[in-house]
Amino acid sequence: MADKYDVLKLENQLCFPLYACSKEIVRRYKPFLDEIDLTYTQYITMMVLWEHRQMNVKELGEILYLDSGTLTPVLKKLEQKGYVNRTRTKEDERVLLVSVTEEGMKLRERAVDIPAKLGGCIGMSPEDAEQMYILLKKLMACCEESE
Amino acid sequence: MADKYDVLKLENQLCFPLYACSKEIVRRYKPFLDEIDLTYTQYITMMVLWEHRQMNVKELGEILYLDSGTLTPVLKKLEQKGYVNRTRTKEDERVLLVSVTEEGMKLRERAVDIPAKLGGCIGMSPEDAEQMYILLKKLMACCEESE
DNA sequence: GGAAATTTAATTGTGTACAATTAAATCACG
DNA sequence: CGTGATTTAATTGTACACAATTAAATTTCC
Repeated sequence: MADKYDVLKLENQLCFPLYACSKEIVRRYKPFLDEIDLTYTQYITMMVLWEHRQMNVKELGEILYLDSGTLTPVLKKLEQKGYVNRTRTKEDERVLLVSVTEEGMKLRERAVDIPAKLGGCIGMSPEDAEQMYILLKKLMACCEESE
Repeated sequence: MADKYDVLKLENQLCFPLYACSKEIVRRYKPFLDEIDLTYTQYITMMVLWEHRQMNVKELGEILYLDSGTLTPVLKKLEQKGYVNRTRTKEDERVLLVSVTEEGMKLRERAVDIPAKLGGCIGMSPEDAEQMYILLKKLMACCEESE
């Protein structure tokens, strides 16, 4: 029954479940992120900034796998909400330094229970989650090394 | 060294590698999809249509996890390229039936080697890919059952 | 020291995603 | 039979995502 077009079936692809799953999880975040008025992209950006306090756009992009075309509007929005400051460095005027404000650090307090809330509503076993994490890292490494 | 904010680190999230990996894989498709002038979304839509020949927007959306807000412009674009026809059904004028054209089926021939090309440039072991697939299905099921 | 190359972020343009609303068609049910 | 509820796709509005280009600052290298 197999024919040469079987490889083009959605069910035989790894990429599609990955793509669908990613969107689905982000969708699950929405109700909780709505409570603190952040989008998912704004949220992961704040996660990096909460941890590092200060970072330039290039570094942020490398960590988040996003380019300035995506980050510039996100960062302007976060600045507008009062969570970050955007300033050029003295040493190199090209570099834009993004730093968390007082207000931004307060937001962290309201975000700290989101991961648990999400864990509660997704409910994958810790073993499976661990396995998945390892495989995703592996796949990501595969992708990057063949660059 | 652990503090209560550790849960908010990017590295402790499952969702972020999922999100980043998904985007990275789609990015890897781009050069090959460019050759047949399809975007990734257009490609997965065509995959469903190649297999089923004909399908309405609602069914397509259920398979692809996309709503009409996303599908309508994608399908109009595919129609414009000559790969699909869009017609209302006689029995129920609300339902839009999307069917592949001759031209659309010809495109399948040009797409058939894309999965192999991608496999070549990503190079995850079949065992890992299989394991990943199982876990993604599981995670997707978790998401949906807690709906 | 200065022109060419490089780096950095912003801008532009196209294409998703998705929530919310709209509008038309169909269905349900009193 | 007819009206209110439901279903279906399209539309509207907001927010990514990313390739390609631009512009300014810095570095390289002669």
